[in-house]
Parts: sequence; C-alpha cells; structure tokens
Amino acid sequence: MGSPKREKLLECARKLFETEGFHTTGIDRILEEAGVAKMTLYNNFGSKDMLIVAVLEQSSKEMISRLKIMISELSNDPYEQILGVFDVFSDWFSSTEFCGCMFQAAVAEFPDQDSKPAQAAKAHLERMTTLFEGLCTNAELPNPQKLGQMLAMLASGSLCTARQVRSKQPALHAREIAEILLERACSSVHAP
Amino acid sequence: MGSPKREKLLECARKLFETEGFHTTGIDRILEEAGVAKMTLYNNFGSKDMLIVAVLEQSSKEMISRLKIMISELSNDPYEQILGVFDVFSDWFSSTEFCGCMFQAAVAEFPDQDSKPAQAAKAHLERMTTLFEGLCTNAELPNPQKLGQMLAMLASGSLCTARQVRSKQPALHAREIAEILLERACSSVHAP
DNA sequence: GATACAATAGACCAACCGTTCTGTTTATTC
DNA sequence: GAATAAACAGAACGGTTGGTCTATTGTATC
Repeated sequence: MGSPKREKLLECARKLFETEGFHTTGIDRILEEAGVAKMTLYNNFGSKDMLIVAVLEQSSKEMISRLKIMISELSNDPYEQILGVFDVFSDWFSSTEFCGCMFQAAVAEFPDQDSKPAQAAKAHLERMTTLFEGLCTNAELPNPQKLGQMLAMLASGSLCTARQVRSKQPALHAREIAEILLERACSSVHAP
Repeated sequence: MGSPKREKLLECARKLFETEGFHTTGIDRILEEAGVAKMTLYNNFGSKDMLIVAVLEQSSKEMISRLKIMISELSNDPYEQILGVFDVFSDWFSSTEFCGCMFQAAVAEFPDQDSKPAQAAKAHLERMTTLFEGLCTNAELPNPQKLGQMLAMLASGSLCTARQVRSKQPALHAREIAEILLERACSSVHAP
C-alpha cells in the first residue's frame, strides 16, 4: 500500500500544511523537507491538490481512530467518553506543536465547496459528528443525532478559538458546556 | 477619510476575499472588479497585505456595530439580546450570500500569528468576546467574563460549522445551548 | 550480467504573482 | 487658462508557482 517514500511525503506535507498553510507551502519546500524527487510526488499523487486530499484523508482517519482509542482508555462509560474528547483536546491545545485544526484551515483555503480538498474537510466534520452521535447513542441519550451535531459544533468552536488564543481554556470551557448539555439531556429522559 | 475610489476598492476586495479567499484572489481581479487603476490601490494601501488588513478592520467594526443595532432592535433586555445574536446569525446563515466568516478564513490563511492580517482577525475575536461580556454584565449574570468567552466560542463554532453545512441549523443549535447556559448562570445566582 | 523498474537531480516551461514605472488624461484650484 | 495633483491604462519587472521532460543512478529479479 504505502511505500516508504510515499509515507515520508505525506508526513512532511502534513507538517508543513499544518504550520504554514496549503497555498503558502510550495511543492519545492515539501520535496526538500522530505528529501524526495519531484517526480516521485507526481507519480504517487498526480498533483498538489491530490496530495492535499491524501494528507487530509489520512490525517482525518488517523485522528478519529486515535481519538477513539484515547477516550476508551479514559473510561468505559460512553457518557464520560464524550467529555473525554474535550480532555484530549485540552492536552492537544496545551502542546507546543498545536497550531489549529487542519480541516478548518482547508475549508478556509478552498472556498469552492465542490473542490476535492473542501470535500475531504467536510468528510472529517461528518466523521466527528458521527463519532459524537455514536457515543450519545451508546449513552442512551435522547435525540443522539441532534446532540451529536451540537457536540461537534462545540468541538469546532473550541478548535478555532484555541487557534487564536493558544491556550487550553477553550477546551475546558467546551467541556463544561458539554457537561451541562449532557446533564440536561439525561434528566429530560426522566422528566414528566 | 475615505475617498470614493478607496471605498470602492475596499468593498470589492471584501466581496472577493470573502467568496474566493485571500491568497486566491489576485490584485488584478480586485482592480478589474472595482474599475480602479493599480496605482490608486498602492497609493491608498501600500500593499496587498495592508489592503487585507484594511478590509478586515473595516469589516469587523461594521459587523460589530451592525450587530449591536440589530440586537437592540430585537429587545431591550440584555438577556434576550444575547440570544438575539444567534437569531441574527440564523438569518445570516440562511442568506444566499453567506460564505463563512472572513476572520476565521484570515486566521487560517495567515498562520503566522504575528502577521498583520492574523492580528486584525484576533482583534475581531476580542471585539466579539467583549460584546458578549458586556451583555452578560448588563444582564447582571455571574462571572460575565467567562460567560462572554463561552458565548464567543459558541458563536465561532456555529460560524465554522455553518460554512460547511450551509444551513441555519448551527445558529439554532448554538442559540439553544446559549439559552441553557444563561438559564444555568441565572439560577446559580439564587442557588444556596 | 542483463532486464526492468523505481527514484534521482535538475533543467525547463508557461503562467501567474505582487510591485514598480511610464506617460497620459482628468479634475480642482488659483 | 495655467498649474497642481490625482487617477488613469498598461507595459515591464523579478520572482515564484505547479507541472513536465530528460537523462542518470541504484536495485532488485531472473
């Protein structure tokens, strides 16, 4: 599946796109950093845009699966796992290498919604929403679809705020709000 | 202050930056759209980056002041005015010309936090936070600073979600969450 | 050792970028 | 009507971009 050169290319591209943006980082920068010839890039991905799409797709899948693992290590209770997402975010925002969410950046840099990178970014949002929705279903909360969307929106808000203020506070605030939201949803089940 | 040519330039630049992004829209496109000579741009703004900064600053101030007017037309009660922000957002997201928040796009397109455009975008976030905080203070809610930050984060979340799903739903959800948040804050004052 | 394939470096391309310069036209003011 | 300044159109500039082509090198397999 993944030749070593291809992997190296994806890794370096991801790092550069993350820290310097998609349009700003040129092909040559990526090649230099990866120590790879130009033709290997074009043989493997076809174009810069397709490389961007590949980076987004790989990053999304990796992020989601890592997130699932981390929250399952925090607790077995799906209710606690939902809040765990924001704990993971909190650690992430605190780390020095945090520089915002790639997918939000992609949406901003590719305003044409039909473009491949924009679609890849949208797919990630859907994966996040589905993740939250699944946890809500597991926690037997009412209206898990709506709750999932709300939690995903909360996560997005914390992400784009953290990019600007560079602190874990947005994650803490988002967690607090999520807690209130879940509590509310929980008690409404038993309400008259 | 503002010569007609300068205003025209700002207006066209804003529209293009909003719909097609900052890096993507070239100088020539702006000039063509505005029907203005290249030298008038450089005489008025000095560079493309400074034009971007001018657009961001003007848009921010205009948006904030318009927001203040619109929520004060909705209600005199500061509590209702907070929720009114999300009602305004709801209408905004529904309009055909909505294509996301410029300031979030600017943050994504200028990853260097020290760059002028990034700072201008940050200033807008602070204005929004201050707006919410002021409303919370007026509503005599406890811990208005924290609440203001939470509401601003909620607003950001609804904005960047709306950009992807192109619907007013994020605003409705955000309003619902804000309502729960305010209710909670309100009742906690009288709690034992 | 021959064949085949992948990866290499680097020249090369057309297109576009932001910016500067030149010379002309228009409008304002005295 | 002359003088001043602003706005004009558009050529030209140097630099960069994504992408292609070529010719060479290394490395397997048979």
